[in-house]
Amino acid sequence: MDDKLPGTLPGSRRPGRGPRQAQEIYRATLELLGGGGYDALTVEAVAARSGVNKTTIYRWWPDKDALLGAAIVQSSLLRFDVPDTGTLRGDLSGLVHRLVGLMTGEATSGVVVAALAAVAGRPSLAWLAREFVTDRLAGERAVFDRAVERGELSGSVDPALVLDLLAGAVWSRVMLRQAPVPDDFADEVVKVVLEGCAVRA
Amino acid sequence: MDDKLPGTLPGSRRPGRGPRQAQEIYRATLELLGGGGYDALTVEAVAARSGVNKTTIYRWWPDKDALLGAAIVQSSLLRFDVPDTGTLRGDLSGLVHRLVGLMTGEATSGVVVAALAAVAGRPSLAWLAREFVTDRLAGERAVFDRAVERGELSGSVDPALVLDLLAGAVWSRVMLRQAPVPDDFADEVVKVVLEGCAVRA
Amino acid sequence: MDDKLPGTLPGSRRPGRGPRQAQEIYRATLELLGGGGYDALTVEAVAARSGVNKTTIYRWWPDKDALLGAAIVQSSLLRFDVPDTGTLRGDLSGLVHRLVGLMTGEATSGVVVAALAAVAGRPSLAWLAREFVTDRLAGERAVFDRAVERGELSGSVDPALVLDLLAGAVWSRVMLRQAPVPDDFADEVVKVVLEGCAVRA
Amino acid sequence: MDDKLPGTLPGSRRPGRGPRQAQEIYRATLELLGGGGYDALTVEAVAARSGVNKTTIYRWWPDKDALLGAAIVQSSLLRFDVPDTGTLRGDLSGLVHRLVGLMTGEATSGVVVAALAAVAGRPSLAWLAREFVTDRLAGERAVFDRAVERGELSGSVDPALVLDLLAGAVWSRVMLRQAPVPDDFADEVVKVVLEGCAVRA
DNA sequence: GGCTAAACGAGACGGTACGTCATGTCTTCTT
DNA sequence: AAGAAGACATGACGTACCGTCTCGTTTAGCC
Repeated sequence: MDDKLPGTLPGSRRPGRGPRQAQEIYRATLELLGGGGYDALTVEAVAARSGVNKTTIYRWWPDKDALLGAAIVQSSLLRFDVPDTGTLRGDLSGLVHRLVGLMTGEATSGVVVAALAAVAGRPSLAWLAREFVTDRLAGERAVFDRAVERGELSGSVDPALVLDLLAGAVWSRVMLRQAPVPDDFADEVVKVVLEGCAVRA
Repeated sequence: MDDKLPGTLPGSRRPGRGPRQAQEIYRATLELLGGGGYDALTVEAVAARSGVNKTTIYRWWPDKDALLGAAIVQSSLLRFDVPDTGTLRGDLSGLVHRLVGLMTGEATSGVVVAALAAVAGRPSLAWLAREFVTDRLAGERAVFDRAVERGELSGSVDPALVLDLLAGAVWSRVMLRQAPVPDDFADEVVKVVLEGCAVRA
Repeated sequence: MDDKLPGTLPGSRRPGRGPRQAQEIYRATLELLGGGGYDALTVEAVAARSGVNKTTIYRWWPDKDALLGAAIVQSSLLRFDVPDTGTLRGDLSGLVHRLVGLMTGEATSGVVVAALAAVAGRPSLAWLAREFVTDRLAGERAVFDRAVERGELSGSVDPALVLDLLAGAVWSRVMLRQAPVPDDFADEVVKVVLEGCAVRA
Repeated sequence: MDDKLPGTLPGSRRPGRGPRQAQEIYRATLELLGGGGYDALTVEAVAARSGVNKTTIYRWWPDKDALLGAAIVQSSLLRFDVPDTGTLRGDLSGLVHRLVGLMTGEATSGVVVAALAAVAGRPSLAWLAREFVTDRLAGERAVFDRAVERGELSGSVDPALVLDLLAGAVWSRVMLRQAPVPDDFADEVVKVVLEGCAVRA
C-alpha cells in the first residue's frame, strides 16, 4: 500500500505529494505518538528523529494534526482485512480479536490508543475517525450480506449498530476502564450481540 | 456532594483541601475544556478567567492534569443517579439515554467529550476513567441484582460486559463515528444486549 | 550608461555578465530597498517582484550584498555630473544642492538613505562607498583645479577635506539629526567652508 | 550614571524598569553589535551570551531594535563631557578629537560605527539619533555662548551648522570614505570652520 | 485586638515548542 | 548541457504556556 508514497520507489520520482523523506517522517511521527502520547508528539522531535528539518515538515503539512492524520492514514496500522471464516460469528469474532490485539499488543497499543484518543478529542482530526470507520463499515457490509444470505441474520439488523456494540465494548474495556481483557472476551461479546439480534428476527 | 469543598459552606471554614476560590477555578476549568478542548485548557486562562493567580493554582494542584481531574471529579457532570424503573430494561435504557444526553446535550457535550478524550489518552488521568466507571459499576450492580431477583436475568451474566457493550456503543456512535443518534438508539441497543443475555440463560 | 547591460540590447545577446532579466532584478532591488530599507530587501522578494527564480539571482551574485552593490552601481541614482558654473562657490553649492536633493527628494530619498546606511555598516559593501566617493573626488578635482587657476583658492587646500565637510554636513543634517534643511543650507555651508579656506590661503 | 539601573543597587530592589540581569544583557548586546555589526546582533545570541533566557528579553523589550536602543542609551559610550578649554577652538577641537577617537578607537569603533549605521537606516531607531544629537547640541550650546561672550564668535552663527560640519566631516572621513584620519585632522577641520564663521562676522 | 501562619497576589524567570520567514545550497526536471 | 524550478538544511524570529520561584500582602483563627 505504500507503493505510491514518495521516497519508496526506486524507479519513479515523487509521484505523489510529500517530502522525499516522507517515510522517515511518518515513522518518527508514529514512534513518538506511541512512545509518549499526543503530548510527546512535537514537530521538532519528529524533525530531529527523522533527520529532516522542521521547515520541511511545515512545508508539507500545515500543522501537527495534519501530519498526524497523514501518518495514520499512510500507516497500515489501522487497516486490516475483513475476515471471511464462513460464519458471521467467526467473522465478527475475528474482528473483535484484531481490535483487541491492536489496542493491547505491545507493538501497536501505544500508537493505536494514542491515535484514538487524539482523534476523538480534536475536531481537526475528526475526519480521520469518520473515514476509518466508514471504511470499516463498508468492508464489513459484505460480511453481513453473506450472513443474511446464509440465513444467519435477519436483513433488518443494522450492521452499524452491531459494529458500534462490538467496537465500543473493546474501547470501553481497554481504553476507558483499562481492565484486563480475558481470552474469551471476543467470543462472549459476539455471542451476546448476535443472539440479541437473532432473537429479534 | 460539594459539601466538603472549600468556599461552599457558610458555616465552616475550609474544612478540606483546596484554595478558597476552588469553585471558580473548577468552573473556569470546565468552561475552557468545553469551549476549546484540552488544548484550550491552559492554566493561565483558568487563572485569568477565575480571577485567581496562576501561582494559587499551582499551589494546590501539581499540574494541569491534576487540576482537570479534580474539576471533573468535583463536577456533578459525570455523576448521575442509578435509575430504578422496576425493570432491567427500563433501568439500562435510562442509563443509555443519559449517556447519550451527556455526550450530545448542548450544555454538556463539550465538556464531556473533551474530558473523555483527554482521559483516554493521558496516563496521568487514567485513574479518573477507572474510578468513574468503577463507581458506575458499583452503583449499577444493584440494578443487576434486582434483575436477577426478579428473574429477568441469569446470575451468570457479567454486568461489566453489559455496561461495556452499552457505554461503548454510545461512545462509538457519538465520539468515534460522530454519527447521528436516533431517538430509539437506547432502546435498540438495550434490546439487543438484553436479549442476547437472556438467550444464554 | 545602461547600454552594455544584459537584456537591453536588441541585437546582441548577453554581452556582459548577468542574467537576462538583470534590469528587472535591479529595479526590484532598488524598489524594495527604497520601500522598506535594508531589512525589507530580501532576495525572495526581489525574485518574486522581478519574476525571476531565486536561484537565478544566486547564480549571478554570491549574496544579497553583492546584488545590492551591483544594483546601486548600475543605477544612475548615485551618479551625477560635476557642475561647472564658472565659480568654485557655484560648483560646490550645486554639489551640495544635489546631495540634499538626493537625500530628501521624494523619488530618491528612500533608496539613497537606505543605501548609505547599508553601505556604512557593512564591510561587504564598504568598497561601494569608497568607490563612489573616490569617483566623486576624482571628478571634483577638476573643479578645484579650475578654482586654483582662477585664483579662487590656495593650492594648499585639500579638496578631500572640503568634500568631507560639505557632504558630511548634509549627512548630519538629513540622516543623523533628521532636521529640516532650509533653502539656503547649501549656500551657508559652502560659504563657511570656502571662506574658512580662503583665510588660510 | 547606572546607579538606578536594575540589579545594580545593593540595598534597593528593582527601582527601575528592566530585568534583573539588565546589565549583562546590555553588555552582551553591545559586544555582539561591535563584534559583527547589526546582522550579528541576534536576540538568541544576546540571551546565550548574557546567560538569560530569550523570553526574558522579549518580556522587557518588544523587539531587537528596542533592545539595541536601550543598550545604547544606557551605555556611556555615546556620552561624553563638553570640554571647556577656555577657547572655542580648543573646545571644538576636543569634540572632534573625541568623535574621531570613538569611531576609530579599538575598543569603541566596532560598537559606535555599527550603532551609527543601524540608527541611520532604521526608522525605529531614529529617535535615538535625534535624542543624542539634541543632547549634544544642548550641551555644546554653552560652549558657543561662552565664545560669543569672549568675542570669539558672532552671535549670528548657528551652532547647529557648525556641529553638522564638524561631526559630518568625521563621519564622511571615517565611515563613508574609510580614509585614514591624520593627526591634525581635528585641528584642520576646526580651523576651516571657525575661520569661515569668523569672516562672516 | 493583636499575633501568627496559612493562603494569596504579583510577576520575573528558565525552559520547550510553536509556526513563520529568509538565507544560501543542492537536486531535480526541462528544454 | 544549461538553466529554471523548487526542495532542502539552517537559524533566527517573536509568541504562548509550562511549571518554579521569591517576595510582600491579606486573611483567618486563636489567644
